[in-house]
Amino acid sequence: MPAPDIIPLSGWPFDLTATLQSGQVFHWHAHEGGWAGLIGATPVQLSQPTPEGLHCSPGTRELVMDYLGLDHDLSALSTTFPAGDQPLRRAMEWCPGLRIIRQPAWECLATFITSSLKQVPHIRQISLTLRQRFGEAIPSPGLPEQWAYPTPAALAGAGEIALRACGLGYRAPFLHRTASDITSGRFDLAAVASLPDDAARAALCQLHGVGEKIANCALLFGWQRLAAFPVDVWVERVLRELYFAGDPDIKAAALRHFARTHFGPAGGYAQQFLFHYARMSGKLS
DNA sequence: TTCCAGGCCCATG
DNA sequence: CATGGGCATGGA
Repeated sequence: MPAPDIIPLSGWPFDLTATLQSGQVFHWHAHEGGWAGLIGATPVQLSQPTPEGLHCSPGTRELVMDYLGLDHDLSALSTTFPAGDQPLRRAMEWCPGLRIIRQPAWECLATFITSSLKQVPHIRQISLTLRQRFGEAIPSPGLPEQWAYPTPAALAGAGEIALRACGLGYRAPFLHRTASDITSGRFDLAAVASLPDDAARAALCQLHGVGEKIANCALLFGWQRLAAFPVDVWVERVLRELYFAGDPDIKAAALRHFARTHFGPAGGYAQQFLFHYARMSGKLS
């Protein structure tokens, strides 16, 4: 195997494993002490032998740095967080090395459509099955075979029944209708990039199977809208416990309003720190 | 067996 | 506009 490219890290910490395991992407697998996966259709191996050094496949340096959000200036972004927010400070200190990954928009949107009311391991399984059955095989020398995420046309052509057979359950018609609407031109996915956050969210919510939460995940991870703040069951739990412990009857709508207005222009990052802390730290009840 | 999972749709009030 | 039931599937 050729020598990897090396990406030196300095300043704010970066944690490759935490970032790939923080519920943003679902197709990376452990391989020889590091990780193997695809960035779009490019096979990549990643490892972080020391906190200061990230290794990637030869020739993928720029691609990897962009994908992993290594240009995000966390020390600057964190200054936009609410002053005196102790729960957020605690979550950030527990795992400061998270980054918001720059995902291909369709892959991200489609994956989160399949995520509703599912646990992370099952989202991974659904993603893998969809890729194997309907995605382009990507030759990956020295690696087990990998498949790109299927295009909208491939999923539209597959049909709802075939999608249901991938374990999608009631989400099968959601994914199929969305893929069909994009393939037919009834929905212009590329146009979302030029819309302001609120208009982009409203547009995405027109899609079948896309509500506020999934739209926010797609905006944050697929369109780099760092203010988007997805509220799932974990984030709702952490907000209730760490911000509203004295108000056990606070309604979900009030929590979502708090999330939208409290965390500021980099709220998506705040959300990711809180989500990871809630799931992985074991410090919530 | 029951409960829960990175929710959404749709019918009611 | 807010609320609640139903929903496919699989793991704990």
